Amino acid sequence: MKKTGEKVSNAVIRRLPRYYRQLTELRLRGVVRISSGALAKDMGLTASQIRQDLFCFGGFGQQGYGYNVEKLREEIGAILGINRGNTAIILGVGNLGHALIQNFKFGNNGFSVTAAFDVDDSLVGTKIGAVQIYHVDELEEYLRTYRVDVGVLTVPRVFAAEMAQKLADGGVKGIWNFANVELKLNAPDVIVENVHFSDSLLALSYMIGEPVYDEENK
Amino acid sequence: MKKTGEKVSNAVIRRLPRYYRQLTELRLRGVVRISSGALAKDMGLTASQIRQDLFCFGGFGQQGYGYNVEKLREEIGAILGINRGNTAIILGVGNLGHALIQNFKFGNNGFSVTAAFDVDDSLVGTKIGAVQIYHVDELEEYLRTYRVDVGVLTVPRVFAAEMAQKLADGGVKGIWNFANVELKLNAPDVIVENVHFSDSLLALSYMIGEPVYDEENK
DNA sequence: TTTTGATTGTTACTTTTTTCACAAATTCTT
DNA sequence: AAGAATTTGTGAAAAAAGTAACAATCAAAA
Repeated sequence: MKKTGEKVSNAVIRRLPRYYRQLTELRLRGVVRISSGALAKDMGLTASQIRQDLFCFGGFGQQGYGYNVEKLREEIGAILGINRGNTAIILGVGNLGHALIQNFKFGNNGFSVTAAFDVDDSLVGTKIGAVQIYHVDELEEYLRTYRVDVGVLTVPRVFAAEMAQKLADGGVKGIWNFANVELKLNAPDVIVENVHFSDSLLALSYMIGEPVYDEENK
Repeated sequence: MKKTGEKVSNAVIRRLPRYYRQLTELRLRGVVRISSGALAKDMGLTASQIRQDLFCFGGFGQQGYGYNVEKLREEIGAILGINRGNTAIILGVGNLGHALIQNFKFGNNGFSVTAAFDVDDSLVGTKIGAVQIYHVDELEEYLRTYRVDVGVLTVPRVFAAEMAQKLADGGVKGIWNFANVELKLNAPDVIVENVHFSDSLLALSYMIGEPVYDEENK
């Protein structure tokens, strides 16, 4: 449908990380090559869709052979920006912020966490792993000094809008928003990616209430 | 396009929780009525889309007036299953499981958490808030004894598949999956709702890498 | 009470997304 | 080495989702 240059649809973008994840899994299992059909079966998609998706970025496969797992994984990783050396900072070292710093593998996704911020004086000055915790008052100065690609918003919802605007003003490219708030930023080119637990659980609530719900339809 | 009985598309289902959230917000601000146009503007959608979405479930508005915020919120809440008295149990009381029990407002989404399970003997027998922690060995017995609608999967990825199958065998209707694994269950009518942090962050990574990315297109 | 203005419910249309189909290319088998 | 079996890349068709348009209806104003 389209080659390089044309805009890639959101639906495709959302599938790319899944491909990457599946290919990582396959590589781990020592699988060297895979066909669109086999991959489709693994992931509950159609072969056609996978080929069409990959076609957006050019041909990575070989007719009669399929796709080389390692190579395709590399390609998709590059498309996703894994090798771009992205940096992230955490805003709000509460339960969730703490859990993310400690357990989430930012590195696997091409990000390094360079700092965290909170208002709690008992946290400020301490470290979680290698991540230094600063006071939120130091945020603006930090953003002037270092390049930060993504701000991770794990503050209570009342502070979300204010913090988000500070991140945007400070020049971040994206905000990973865990605060259950619809952010309306005054910054058109900052991308907001929402992780709304509530929305997810409510969607599940709806689906388990339906007498028959085709689970492939997701 | 369709009335009661016909299947509601996934796209619509994903918007319902957002409507519910926005209406809750509006109610909090004391707004009594709202038009599809105003709601659309608030949410970055089109009025047409909102009316079309609501039309799936029947007419909740009034011509020349708009929608009553309180009533529409109630209706959507009911559609989502907020009043169904859903129960959930937590599998895995690590950092994330702990954070969810302690901070996530299950009640606001119509769920009550009735138990948590872990393998760590230092946790078993203790409580987080009102939630009792049991040993995972007791899971099957628990599922035989109590009705559990949703299992929340916050175990390490290696245990995810096994635990998910136990939940499914135990008769849960849905699994809220935080383990970064594609679950392939042997249970066609169990709904799996994935919360893949990695996928979300990688999608953001892609989008901040694109020179121009229309952020409305989400 | 009548008129004007606003806004929904609903059908029709447009755009986007997914699926289908098949030639071209490659591997595998004999 | 030749033929059979795969499997991709890619354009076209089908399906789904989103947008537009407008008659019907109600509220508010005159």
